Amino acid sequence: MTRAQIFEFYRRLAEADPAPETELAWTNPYTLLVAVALSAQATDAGVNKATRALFERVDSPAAMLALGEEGLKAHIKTIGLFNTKAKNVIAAARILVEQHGGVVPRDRAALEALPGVGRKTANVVLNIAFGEETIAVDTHIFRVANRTGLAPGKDVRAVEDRLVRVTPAPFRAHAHHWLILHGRYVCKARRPECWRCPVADLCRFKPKTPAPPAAG
DNA sequence: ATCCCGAGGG
DNA sequence: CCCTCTGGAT
Repeated sequence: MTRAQIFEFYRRLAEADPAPETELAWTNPYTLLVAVALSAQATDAGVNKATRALFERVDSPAAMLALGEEGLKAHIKTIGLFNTKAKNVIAAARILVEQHGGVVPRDRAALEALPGVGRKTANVVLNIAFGEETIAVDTHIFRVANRTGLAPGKDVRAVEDRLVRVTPAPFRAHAHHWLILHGRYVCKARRPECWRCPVADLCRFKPKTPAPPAAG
């Protein structure tokens, strides 16, 4: 591909909706925040299924308070950690109504002060809902960055900063999505499949069982 | 049977 | 640092 074609390729990817069923979550800062906060230890399909009906009725902190904790639990029973998540989402809705006029604040400290919202969720909301130049370092990115030596260290802030510095614009977001997928499907937490890793020769991580299974 | 995963608490 | 929460994946 020519350079112009590569730009066009990524431009189209950026404009495409990767998950039509979560359209509301992507365009509404509040439902986006809730969807991301619910996503830990749950499959994407599970969160999509559980939140589709929820977000048809509940698309604001005030509506979430009206639904109530038991009502919310009924929607998210099928995803992991629903008890803790329901409690946190209701408590966060109360703070949003009482302290932020019922809207999601464009402010890192205010976001991270919400129950159930940590650095990763705050970074996703700041980037997707508000266009801030943040990246969300999830466990996949963190693991790949550490194993390879691309961005070693246990300090998430330092890993974020280094990844931003070593990844060239304008495809920074694409590169980080690639890290997530690579960590999920190749550089896995359990049984990493180094034999089919495209950057194994550049990587310092040498697990004890780097060979493929005997039969497929 | 054990690990995953993000946030929070001890 | 350690641990807990949970359904799903392995």
